Amino acid sequence: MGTPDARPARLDDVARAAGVSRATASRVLGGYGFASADARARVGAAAERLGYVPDPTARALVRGAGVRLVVAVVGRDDRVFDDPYVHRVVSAASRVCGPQGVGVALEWLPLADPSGLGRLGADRGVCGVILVNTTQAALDAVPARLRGRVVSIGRGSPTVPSFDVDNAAGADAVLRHLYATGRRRIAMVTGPRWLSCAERSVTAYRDLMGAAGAPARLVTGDFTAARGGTAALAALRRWPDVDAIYAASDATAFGVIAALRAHGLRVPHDVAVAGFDDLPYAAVSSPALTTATHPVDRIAAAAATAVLTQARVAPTTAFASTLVTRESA
Amino acid sequence: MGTPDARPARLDDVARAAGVSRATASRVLGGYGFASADARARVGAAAERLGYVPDPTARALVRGAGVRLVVAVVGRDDRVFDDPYVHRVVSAASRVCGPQGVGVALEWLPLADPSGLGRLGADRGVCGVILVNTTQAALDAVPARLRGRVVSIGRGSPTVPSFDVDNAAGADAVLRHLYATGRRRIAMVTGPRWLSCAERSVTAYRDLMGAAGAPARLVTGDFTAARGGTAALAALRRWPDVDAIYAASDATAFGVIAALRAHGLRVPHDVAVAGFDDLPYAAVSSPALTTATHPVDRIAAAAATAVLTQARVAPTTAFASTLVTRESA
DNA sequence: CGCACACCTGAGAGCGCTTCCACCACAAGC
DNA sequence: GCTTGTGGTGGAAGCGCTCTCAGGTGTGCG
Repeated sequence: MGTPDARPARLDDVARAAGVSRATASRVLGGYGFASADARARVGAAAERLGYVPDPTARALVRGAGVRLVVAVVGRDDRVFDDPYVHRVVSAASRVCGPQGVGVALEWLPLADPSGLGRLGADRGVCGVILVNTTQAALDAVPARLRGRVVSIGRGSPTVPSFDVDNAAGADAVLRHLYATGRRRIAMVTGPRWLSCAERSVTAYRDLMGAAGAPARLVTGDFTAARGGTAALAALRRWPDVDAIYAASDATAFGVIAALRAHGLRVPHDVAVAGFDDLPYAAVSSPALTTATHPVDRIAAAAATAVLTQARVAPTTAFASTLVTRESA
Repeated sequence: MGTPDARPARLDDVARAAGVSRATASRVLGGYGFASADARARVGAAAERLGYVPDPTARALVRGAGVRLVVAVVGRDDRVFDDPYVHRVVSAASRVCGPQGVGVALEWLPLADPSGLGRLGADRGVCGVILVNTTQAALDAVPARLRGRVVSIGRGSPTVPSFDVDNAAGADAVLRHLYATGRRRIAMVTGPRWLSCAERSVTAYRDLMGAAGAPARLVTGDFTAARGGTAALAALRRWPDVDAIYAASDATAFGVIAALRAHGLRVPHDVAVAGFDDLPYAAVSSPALTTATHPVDRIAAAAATAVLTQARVAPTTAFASTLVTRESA
């Protein structure tokens, strides 16, 4: 701060100032092996005084660790970079990686050919991967070197632990709410059909509609607002009497609402709309969106921690989703 | 992909396969110094065949470069991590950093004490910093080692080049539109008053109101939706006859619209609302938001490129802002 | 023919750190 | 006495790369 700080302190400087060898200083600072109380105190004081910060690059090099955590998102095009859901994953990951001196990189894996993961395997800068919206093909493309350093938010595999929200329960809660408020002709705008998490919501929807003796009114979406709008219009054309639309993501729901309004329909008076994700905007949109929580922040933090600590984690970790009732349904 | 890939190829492997020394291989791959056409071809082929990816860690170590670009956001609390504006900066930076093997880290600099930048100066892992929403105090805290590796999106300084949107022009365009559509009692919800970019919008607002002989109706906001809501209510209380509210950010505008609706007012019928930023949601919100563009993506990409290439850049680069007319005003 | 000057190459010295290994002092046990 | 430990320490070998430096081979020119 005030100090000119011409050259940042190195381990040598600390060791010399403390009157010990580099090896001892490294042991003290790294917290492994033996060290006398005296040495510990002297090294600690010297490091403090010199404002020593270990060089994460050198440390990573010798440890063969890598210094970059990749958030790899499978999708049709690189607009995945703009997905608010992905943003939340990235910022949560940054929160846990920052203090460890690990940077985060955002990578797009084309849906048609997710083999880019193989390339990441050759990049020694990569210390781990968090897969988002992954497919079986992407899971299969995980290179050997990265085994145990890849986790998935969503679908998992025997070698890739999964951290996921309980889609079925969330969808169920939303649909029951719709039903409880008198809606009977409920259509659903799904997520991309290649996503297992999207399919789980669909299954929950089918089950509930089936139990109520109602037909399934399904339109395929892709989690984006734009597609949500066209899907809503398609639904209206096929089933003019729908009184509720369940969107598989909040972004989709926003598109649905905009389309409904453009069509002269009032939300929730004529058609109720509910989403899934509980994005920050859901609370301030007009009307405020009824949705189910998706604790991506906690999920991503857990995923990043698992990768960084290399701790053994359960093959599947589920996070609860709860209903948030607002104005739109 | 298919190959077992037990051990990623090193430079040694490439050199040996090509029948040259490590030095020559490095020169060819690095593209500096002399190399015969023959050597170039052999090394290139060997690297290709072995799937060689240089270790960014080792490269950074020897170059003393660092392998992490920090997006440092000044703010009151660490909710800056959730700011959609910051997200756009991060993803745009990731886009240019990824291919260079550089990771992105998100850092929060407390408004009250932005000296954390000093600590970053000691961290040799950091190859550069993009400051967001910065203050003079933060600018002053830039450590010597980072000089020339720090750029700012917003306010700059003699040692920190600035990449910024033309706030004044954007604000002016929005306000003129409001005026042109018959609004005369226009209130403004500002950004945080400590931000120079926020102040520039305020100046543009004052100028235009002054020229029209209208009083300035200012309420302080902080770019968040929540604060936008309370600010709108405060404005309504002080000037019950306002017929338009100009919000200094889209997020603020969303809060304003929600509050207005809760208050029984119709947008834009009773009160027109316009924002600034043109977030993705602005197009799908209800009503769709009239706003001015803020090309953060291009700005952040330019900033990241400047840091990475270490090219000399102009002290100030301005990006144009244009009006986007939708439903809310 | 000799000398300068190109172009090209490989040996090797690190970048800053971790960690293996040898070593030392001392205490306890046969 | 000698061994066997046990807590503590420093020397030194690398991690994979870049880049300087000392050559080596050719070409042009006096």
